[in-house]
Amino acid sequence: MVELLFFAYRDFTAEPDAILGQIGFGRAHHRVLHFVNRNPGLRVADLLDVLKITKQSLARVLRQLVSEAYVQQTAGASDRRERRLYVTEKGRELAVRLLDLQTRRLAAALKAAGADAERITQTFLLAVIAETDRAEVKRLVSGRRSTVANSDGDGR
Amino acid sequence: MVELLFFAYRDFTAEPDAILGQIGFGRAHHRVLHFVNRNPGLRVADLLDVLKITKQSLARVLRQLVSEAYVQQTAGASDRRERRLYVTEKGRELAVRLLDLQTRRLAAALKAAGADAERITQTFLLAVIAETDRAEVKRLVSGRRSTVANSDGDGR
DNA sequence: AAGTTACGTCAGCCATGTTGACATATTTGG
DNA sequence: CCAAATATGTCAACATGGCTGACGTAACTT
Repeated sequence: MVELLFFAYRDFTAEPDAILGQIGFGRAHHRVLHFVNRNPGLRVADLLDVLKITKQSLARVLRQLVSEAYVQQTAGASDRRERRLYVTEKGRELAVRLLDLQTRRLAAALKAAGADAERITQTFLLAVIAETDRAEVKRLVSGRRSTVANSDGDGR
Repeated sequence: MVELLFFAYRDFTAEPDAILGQIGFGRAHHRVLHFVNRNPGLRVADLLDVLKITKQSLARVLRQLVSEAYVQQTAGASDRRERRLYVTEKGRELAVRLLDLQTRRLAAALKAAGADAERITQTFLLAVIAETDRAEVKRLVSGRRSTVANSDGDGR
């Protein structure tokens, strides 16, 4: 089981990695693009929370994503220190393309695993996640939510 | 689902990573130690196959594992060019300790996901793995097998 | 004896993580 | 209103673990 998870994760990321490589990006760019795409108006601090990396690491990839026009920043409406992040059309296209590959793979695997596979696998994966993060993840995943999703709210 | 897999994998590796960090090792060492522990007598070439990294990358971590006496090498019985790899007692202890953390986490998650969760999750994960690798993975996981497991056979 | 195989190694590059220190703009609280 | 806290950016330096290319040696095979 331990090994299965290792191999599964490796192959789960392989196709996107290959595409990203062609345009000079890596997995780190993918993660940022993905979460910004899924949660428009995300702030830098939110992203740091989600990815659990340092702002210096994030800055490096974010700078590239912005300078190559995959991601766009605008100052927060109610707090102008914030940089709310949004994907551009170009960014959305890439995000969707990569997400599609992964979604298809997972969908096929769920199909192979039978009728209740989706519910069961979801429960399983959520239970693998550290307890302290589960609430946050639930919000992030199912909600497209509050703290972050509404571009004009004050968040926090 | 895509996100769940990301977070699950991150947390799945977090505890081992923390322990490894304390002794100056990283995830790469873990992977090598793990597969050698599970498949005693593994050859370097087998490991390259499984991990899909270059021999230079492998050499770096393997050298450390050997020099710090976690892994031991002996020339192959029927082909003395081969280096058959085995964990030492020290290596086994570390491998077991790390494996235990991960196994417990997965076991708890399976329990949370219900009765058939194990079978279903296994099927799911296997289906996520690239078709071309599935046979290899199956051998590796369930077998503790032929090509590799018997320390005196000629393999291949 | 020649070629192939299994493995090791040197050298250097790249991506992505880290820490620590400091700058700047903006908001907030006393 | 000013001082402190906050959100973000940035410079510098470093570690890990991938990569390529080139070359060496021992052992097996033909």
